Amino acid sequence: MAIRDTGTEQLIKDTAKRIFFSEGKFNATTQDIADAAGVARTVINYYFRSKDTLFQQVLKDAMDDMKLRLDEVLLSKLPFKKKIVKFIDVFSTELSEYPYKETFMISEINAHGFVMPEKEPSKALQFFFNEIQQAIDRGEIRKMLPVNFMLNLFSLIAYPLLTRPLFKQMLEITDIKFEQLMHERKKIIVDMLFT
Amino acid sequence: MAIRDTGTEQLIKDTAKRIFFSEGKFNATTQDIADAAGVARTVINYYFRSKDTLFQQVLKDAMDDMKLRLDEVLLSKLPFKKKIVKFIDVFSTELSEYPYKETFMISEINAHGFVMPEKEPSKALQFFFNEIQQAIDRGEIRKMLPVNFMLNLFSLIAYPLLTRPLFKQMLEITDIKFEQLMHERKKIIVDMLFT
DNA sequence: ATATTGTTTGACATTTAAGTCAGACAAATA
DNA sequence: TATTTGTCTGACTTAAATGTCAAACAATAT
Repeated sequence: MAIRDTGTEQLIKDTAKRIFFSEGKFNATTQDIADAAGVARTVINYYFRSKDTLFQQVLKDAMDDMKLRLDEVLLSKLPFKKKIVKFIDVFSTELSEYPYKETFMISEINAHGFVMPEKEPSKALQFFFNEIQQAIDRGEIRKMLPVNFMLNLFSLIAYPLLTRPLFKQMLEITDIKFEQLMHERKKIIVDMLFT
Repeated sequence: MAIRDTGTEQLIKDTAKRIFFSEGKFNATTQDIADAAGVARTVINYYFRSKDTLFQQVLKDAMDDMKLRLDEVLLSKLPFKKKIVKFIDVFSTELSEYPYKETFMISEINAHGFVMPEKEPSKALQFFFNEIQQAIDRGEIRKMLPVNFMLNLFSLIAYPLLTRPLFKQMLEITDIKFEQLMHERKKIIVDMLFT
């Protein structure tokens, strides 16, 4: 049963990713996804059996993707500060494209007790924590638990992108203005993280 | 038609708030809410006509609530740094109880183009931005757009609480350990925000 | 060319959630 | 006590989303 790659399966996954992770429409229906992909709704069942299976596949893909990209930075041989700058850049780009990925995962966890595939804390993360500790010992960054440094890093990058629709409304900000803010932030974040 | 206050209406609202904002179950059904509140599903229709009306009421209540609490801090006569410390405390408490409130609002915005009631940027916020600018001029905090200072403040407090389930899984952290992290953070956040 | 087989579709069935309504119940009032 | 009136419930209706299936379609192989 050699498969005949029409690209449809990937198209559906990409479309789902866009709707869930980029547009933040967490309860989009299979019809919504099919329409957006320009295919009949039932092809989703053909390729993925059920909506839930599609969910899980898309989620797994997205996680593997991100892990790959982040690990590449975290494990790179750059000096600590340069690595952080690079990380901010890569993570910002990632989040600009898929701002709601984490939120979606959290909503899945809360709704269905979804647990992540991999158990052991990733090697890359362990390695990164060590580097953070060393930077603390050198006095490059404030004294704190390495995990808190990581939380700061993630927070400063992710939160504004995550809450963009809210702030756009609250502050009546245009998209261009928002991009400017985000650009200014990159420098600020580095300044705040390092002493 | 004098109403006979049985507390049911408030009970339903409180339950909905808990399910949506505390437990992060964004697509809970009316049945879920009714069960959790220990009432028949149809009382929701009796008191709120439709599920959507309940949504909007709960959302409005929550927003008014938060605005009230935050404005009280922002408009208080405390010196800038003390005000920030107080803000961190109040906002942390608020978010510990309802970590998913903002996320829920954002998902509503993304799904149905929901727009917030009040148009003009709130007085309190304007006032706060002025204070931030003054603190910048005094050299208390780094030079940046006041809105970016606010984003930093919000990010550092909110993001960890928002993504708690993810980090708990990724890092295999217990609730107690997490609380400790959050406690350490309060000091760190102040340190990071001020030069 | 024709058969084979993977892919796609539309009609139908099933399931699940939201909303309606008549009547039961209980608290206030006459 | 009897009546009124607000509150609550369960059975029913309607609406919407998921899933199944037989048949049509199209690419590849014989």
